[in-house]
Amino acid sequence: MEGENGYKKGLWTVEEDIILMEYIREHGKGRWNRIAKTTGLKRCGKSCRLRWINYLSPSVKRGDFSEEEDDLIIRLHNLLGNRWSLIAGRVPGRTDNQVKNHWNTHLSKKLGIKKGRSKLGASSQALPTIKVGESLKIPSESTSKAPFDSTSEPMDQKGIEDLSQCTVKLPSMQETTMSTEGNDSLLPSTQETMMSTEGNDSSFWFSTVDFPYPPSLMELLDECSLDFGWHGL
DNA sequence: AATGAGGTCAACCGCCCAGTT
DNA sequence: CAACTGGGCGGTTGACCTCAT
Repeated sequence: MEGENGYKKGLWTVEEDIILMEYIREHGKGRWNRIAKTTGLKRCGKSCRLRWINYLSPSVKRGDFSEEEDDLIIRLHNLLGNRWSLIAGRVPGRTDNQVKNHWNTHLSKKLGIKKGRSKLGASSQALPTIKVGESLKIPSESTSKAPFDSTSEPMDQKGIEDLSQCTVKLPSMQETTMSTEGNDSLLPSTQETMMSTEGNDSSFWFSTVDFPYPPSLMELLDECSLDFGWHGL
């Protein structure tokens, strides 16, 4: 069960979860590699981080994916390809791992998509034709390089930044202008907002309240009239 | 009841990147 | 500038579960 480096592998026990949660409650997130040293937990930093992000974090929503979430994921996957972290960042309460698993086990089947290795995922053959003020322009040199390739101009990020400038009127909500901070978190995700309270003892154990479903995302995709290729849909 | 197949999903792995020293 | 460290990502694995036989 223990690796060469003395770290344990495999499923986490309740005791390990408690140790990890106690550590995070006291010290906050980050410095994952210190957890093993300070708590004696026989888990590597990466494992701790993953366990927290994918399972223990109060912001993680459990249970089945709703139709709305499915639809959102399908749309985002069409736009972003297998950029699970980006997709998950826009599906409140869901982690990249959850989204990835759900796609691989349910949605790809549902859509009849064969598993591929491309980061473009389902949209690899026909890139989305974006009509948002020519925002999402595919680099001309991208013929041999995937346009989403991290080594090239992050076209998706640029595109999303442009997308994020869309001002959408939301039903029963105030007019919302999406903007970015210019960092990796392109849109302010609910998850991040919620996580921002972590480390504060008084608000640490907030419940996994129902997320105000972000109609902004669905509406955004609709409003911006993205001409997705719905392969086989 | 036993068991084999297939599905699900938590966790791991390897790679990459950014920040720090 | 190189080396090191922390953290993030996507792909893959394998333990566990369910169901049909």
